[in-house]
Order: sequence, then structure tokens, then C-alpha cells
Amino acid sequence: MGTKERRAREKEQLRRQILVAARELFVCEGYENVSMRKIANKIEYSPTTIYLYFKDKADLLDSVCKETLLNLLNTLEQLKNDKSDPVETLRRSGQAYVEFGLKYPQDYKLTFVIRPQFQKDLGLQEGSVGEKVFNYLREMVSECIQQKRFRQVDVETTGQVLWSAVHGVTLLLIDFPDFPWTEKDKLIDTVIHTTIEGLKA
Amino acid sequence: MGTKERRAREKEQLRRQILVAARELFVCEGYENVSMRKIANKIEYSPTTIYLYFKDKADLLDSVCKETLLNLLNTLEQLKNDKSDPVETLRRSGQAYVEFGLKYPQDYKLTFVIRPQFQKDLGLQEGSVGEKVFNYLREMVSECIQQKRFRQVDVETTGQVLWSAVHGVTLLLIDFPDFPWTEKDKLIDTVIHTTIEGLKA
DNA sequence: GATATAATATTTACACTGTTAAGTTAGATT
DNA sequence: AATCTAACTTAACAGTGTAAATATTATATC
Repeated sequence: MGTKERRAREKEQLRRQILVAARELFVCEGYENVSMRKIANKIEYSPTTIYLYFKDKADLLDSVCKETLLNLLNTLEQLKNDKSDPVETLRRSGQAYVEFGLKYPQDYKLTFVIRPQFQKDLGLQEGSVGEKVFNYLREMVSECIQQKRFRQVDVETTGQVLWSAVHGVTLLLIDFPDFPWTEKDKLIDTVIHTTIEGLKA
Repeated sequence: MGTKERRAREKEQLRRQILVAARELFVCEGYENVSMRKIANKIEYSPTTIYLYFKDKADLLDSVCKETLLNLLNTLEQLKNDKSDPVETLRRSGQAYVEFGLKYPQDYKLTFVIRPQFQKDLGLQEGSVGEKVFNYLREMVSECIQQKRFRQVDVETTGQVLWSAVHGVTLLLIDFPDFPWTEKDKLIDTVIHTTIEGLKA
């Protein structure tokens, strides 16, 4: 009686197929310019089939973003083993965060800018992947504070300050590619370095 | 022969009427959820009349954002007279920037996040209002550097670092209102303070 | 193997979108 | 009075998200 399992597997497969197609289209053409019909065409199903797997277009976006957050989390957690200087690890984490955003700019914007417009704030709630990403940051920061490397002792505020900095520079670089930025890597370095120095002082 | 002038005035009036209606709708319902027909209804003209005043919906957004940037610029320039400590003035400018963003969150997002998606980077170009806003920041920063209050001597990079910080915290507060942020004003203070301290060190 | 049942996919339809092209009207110029 | 011009509207097109009804398919039961 493996039929049930196979069916479930097939169903999961089509779900993934939809997700993959949606992500590719969202990234290439922008969320607004992608219609359910386009996605359906790409996977060679009728448009309404998608509604058997996702509540609506916003839910589809939601699922795409959840995946993005998981990828970001994985990228970051690879730095966790690095058991050297906690401040250095934090610095590297910030760098990895911005790099991730610039490597997948459209995915980043979808997750951190477009989605909040459609879903009023699910995504950073308790138990969500988004929360896990911030938890990672919390841990890194906590380590630095425990070792008395930072002046400020409030883990929450410190984490939020760091997040503001990396989020800000990431979005500016994505959204205004033609602005006469300082050389990209130097800018990212300086943003992170400045913030961390400010936390030490 | 004042008719020509009157007509020109009337034309300008309708243009402004459209802009006002568009801004209000964009802000209340979000750019994507506002149709040309809705705007037309609000001003009691036919939808296509709008096209006599604006090239298309993106152009309308463009004009709304240009106004927003002008308002931001005015808000900031009021701090210029403050001839006390340049670092303190910079701090206040940062605060005013974030405050502006939080006072008109939707306008801020339209200008700095939504528009770049539709218009590939006009808005910070030479001669634009956006450039003037950054020029203001440049001046403030330059003053601090000239008085040797900052370690870093590169005006451009320093300005961009500050911009990243305030832009980041503004957007995070707007986009994730339900996140358990540190008390808002404290967070903003800390972000700006930390960045400035980091620049001094 | 035929039939009932459940799962899956499609067709059709609706109200709405941005935008273009053609048509209309009112006022100014000749 | 006839013509021209500027301002505005009507009608239309191709496309949108999505709900409801319908059709198809695969499985389970007899």
C-alpha cells in the first residue's frame, strides 16, 4: 500500500515545481509582473491548479520567501563553528548577510520589502524562520557581550542596531545601483566595521 | 488676454489635484492596489484624463516621490542654521531623517523602495532632488571631518555609512511593526549614536 | 473487470487592471 | 460664422487574480 506515499510524494513534487517556477519568474520579472497564468504556463498546468497548492498569489510569495530565509539561515549557520574571536565572527556574519542579499537581490527584496507589504508581519513571528535568523544574530551578539567586548549590554538593542546597518546597506546597494557608491566591498566593510567599533567604544 | 494664464493656472491646478489624490490613495491603499480609475473617481474625471498630465502610472508615482523628497529636503535644511557642534547637528539630522520616514511611512517606502523597482534609478541622478538630499548629508559630514571629529576622512564613504544606518532602521521599523523592537526612540538613538561613535573612534 | 469514490485538473466566468485610439465638446482665433 | 485647438470622455483591448462548476483521472471496493 505504497500508493498513498507515492501520491503524497508526487503532490509534493508538483508543489515544489510551482515554487521553483514562481521564484524564477518573481526574480526575473518582478512579483508584480508575474501572473498566475505565466507560472501555470511555465509548469504546463492550468492557472487554477496552483490554487490547489497555494491559497493565493501572496501565499505563493510567502512560501518563496520562507525558502529564502531558510537559505539565509543555512548560509549564516555555517559560520557558527568558527570558534575564534566572537567579534570577528559577528563581523563575518554581517558580511555574509550583505553578500547573501547582493547575490540574490530580488529574493532579498521579495523577502524583506515586498512581502511585508502583502502579509502584515507574519514572517518574523514566533517559531518562524525569520525569527530563527534573528536568533542567530542574538547568539552572536550575546557572545560578544558576555565576553565584555561591547559597551552596551542590551542584547536586543545591539542586535537590532547591527541588523539596521546591514539591512540598510544591502537595500541601498540593490535599489540604487547607479548611485556613485564607494567601491562596494569597501562600503560594506566600513558599514560593519563602523557599527561594531561604535558598539565597543 | 489673461485667459491663457488662467487656463495654465487651471491646468496646473488639476495636475496638483491629481497628485494629491494619487498620493492619498497610494499611501492609504498601497501603490499596487490603486488603479487609475480609483484616482479618476476621486477627482471626478475620466481615467484617461490623467494621461494628459502624466505619462503613465509610474510617472505619477515618480512625481509623488519627487514631492516627498522635496519635503524631506525642507525638513532637513531647517537644521542647517543650527551652528553649534557639527557632530550634534549630524546626529539631529539623522534623527530628523528617521522621524520623517516614520511620520510618512508609506511615502518613504514609495520613494525609497517602490519607485526604484519601476524606474531604474532616476531619482538620485545629477540635479535631482534625491541628489540634493544626499548633498545635504555630504555637507554635514564634511563639516565634521574638517573639524577632525571623525577618524575616517572619506566624505563619500562616511555619508553612505550614515545613510545605510538610518535607512535600515527606518525600513525595519516600518516593515516589521510587530517585531519586538526595543522602544522605538531608544533604538533610533542607539543606531545613530553607535554609528557616529564608530566614526569617531 | 465493472463500478463507486476520491483526488486532481480544467473550463468558464466575473469584475477589474493599465493604456491606446477615436470621438466629443467648449472656447479662442480668424 | 467657420475653423482651429485644447481638454476631456467613450469604447475597446489584452491581460489580471480568483471562485465555482465541471471534467478527468486514478484508486479502492465489490
